[in-house]
Amino acid sequence: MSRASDRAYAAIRSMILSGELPAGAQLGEEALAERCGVSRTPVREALRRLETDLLVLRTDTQRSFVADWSIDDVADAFDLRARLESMAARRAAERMTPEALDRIRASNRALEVAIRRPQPDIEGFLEANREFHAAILDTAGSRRLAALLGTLIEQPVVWRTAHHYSREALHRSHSEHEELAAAFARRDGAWAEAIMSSHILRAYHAYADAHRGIGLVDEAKAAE
Amino acid sequence: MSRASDRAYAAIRSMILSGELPAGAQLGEEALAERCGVSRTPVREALRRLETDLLVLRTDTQRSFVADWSIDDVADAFDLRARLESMAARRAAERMTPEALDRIRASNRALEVAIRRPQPDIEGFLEANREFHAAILDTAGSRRLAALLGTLIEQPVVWRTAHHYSREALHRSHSEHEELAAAFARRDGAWAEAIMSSHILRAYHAYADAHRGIGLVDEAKAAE
DNA sequence: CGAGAGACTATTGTATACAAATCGGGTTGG
DNA sequence: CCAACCCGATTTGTATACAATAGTCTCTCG
Repeated sequence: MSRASDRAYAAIRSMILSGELPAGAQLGEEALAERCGVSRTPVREALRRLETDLLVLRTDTQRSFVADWSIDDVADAFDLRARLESMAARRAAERMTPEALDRIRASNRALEVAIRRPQPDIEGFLEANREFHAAILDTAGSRRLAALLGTLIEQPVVWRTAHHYSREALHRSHSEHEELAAAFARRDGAWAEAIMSSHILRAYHAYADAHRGIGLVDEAKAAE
Repeated sequence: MSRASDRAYAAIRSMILSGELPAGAQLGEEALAERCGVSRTPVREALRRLETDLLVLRTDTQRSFVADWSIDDVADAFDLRARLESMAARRAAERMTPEALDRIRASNRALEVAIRRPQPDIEGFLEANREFHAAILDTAGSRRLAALLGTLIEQPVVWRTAHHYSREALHRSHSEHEELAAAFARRDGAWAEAIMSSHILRAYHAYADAHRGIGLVDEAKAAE
C-alpha cells in the first residue's frame, strides 16, 4: 500500500464507493492526480484496475467515467456471485482442513460479536463477513476463481446500503454461516454449494427490499 | 489496435501463446520494450492486462513471469467456463431475438464450411467458433458476465493443441452448436444451459485426451 | 566451509515533457 | 435553421530521466 499507484487506487475507489464521485462523473487523469497527490502515471494504473473492477467505464475514445449501476446490473452481479461463490463453497468443502475450518468458524464468531450489541457494529459485521468469505475462497484453492470473484465483491451500491439491513437480516447471515460451517465440517460439497447459493440470493433480496423501501431518498442522501 | 500499448499487448500475448516465451520465463520490462519496439510505458500497461488474464504472474516483489498452466489449472478454467457460459446460454435463450438467432446460425454455417473439406481449416474453425460464442454472449446482455468470460477464453494450451482435434470432434462441435440453436429458437433457457455445459465439458475432455496422447512431444514442437 | 554484510547491478516505480487525439464552440455555407 | 467544418482548449498516449527497491555477487569473519 505504500506505492503511489496503490494509494491512488484506494483513494479513487473510495471516492466512488462513498458517492463523492457520482455515477457518470468524468474522471480526468490530471484532476485525479492532483486530488491524490501523485502524478498521472500511477493514476493511469489505478484507472485501469478500476476499469477491470467495472467501477470505471471508458468510452471508445478512452475517456473514463464513474460507472452507474442500474438495478439490473446489481441483480446481474448477485446472480454471478451466487454461481461462483457456491462453486467456491463446494470446492472448499471438498478440500476442507481442520485449520481452514477453524479460520472460518473464528470469523463467524467475530461476526456474532459485532451484531450482538444494542447498536449493531456494521463495520465490524462487514469486516467479519469479508473474512468469512475470504477464508472459503482461499480454501477453494483456485486462483482463477479468486480472481473472478474479486471483481464481484464489495459492490458500491450494496456497500452503501448495508447500514439499512435489519437486525433480523444480520442474524440470518450469522446462522447461514453456521450452517455452512456444518456442511464444511462434513465435507459435503453439494450441501455447501446449496447453502451458499441461497445465502447470496437471500442477501440480494434483502438488499433489493431495503433499496426499494428507501428508494431514491437514499440515493439522494448518498450523493450529497 | 494502433496504440503502442495494444501492439505490445498483442505481441507479448502472442509470444506467450506460441511458446516463444516459455512458462516461468521472467518478463523484464526493458527487454520486452525493445522486442516490441516501444518504450516501457505501454509495456507496463500490457503486462497489467496480461496479469488480469492470468497469463502473467507477478511475485510479491513485482517481478513478472510467464504463468505456467498445470493440468489442474486447465481443468479449473474449463470448469469455470462451463458454469459461466452455460449461464450465458440460459440468459441468451431467454432474450433471444430473430436477428441474434440469425447471427448465431450464420456463424455455425461458417464453422461447417471450415470443417467440411479434405483438410479441415482449423483457423477458420476457431474463428467461427469464437464468433458463435461471442454472439451468444452478446445476446446474454450482461457486461459483467462478458468481462469475466473474457479472461477465460482462448487459453494458451488449448489454442496450441486445437490443431490436433480429430475430425470427429470438430463435427461434434458443429452438431452441438446446432442443438444450441434449436434451444435458442424455442427460447428454452434450461435446455440451452444444459447443452452448453456439456459442450464445454466435452471440449475439455477432447483437449485432455489430445494432450495426453501427444504429450511432451507436442510441447517440444510448440517451443521451437 | 558456511553465514552474513556490504556494495554493485538489475529491475521496477514515479514524475515530467512532449506528441497525438479528442472535444466543444463558433462560424460559415447551404 | 441545420449541418459541416475548422480551430483552440483539453485530455490522453508515449518516451525518457531519475529515484527507489530488489537481487546478486563477493568478501570477510566465525
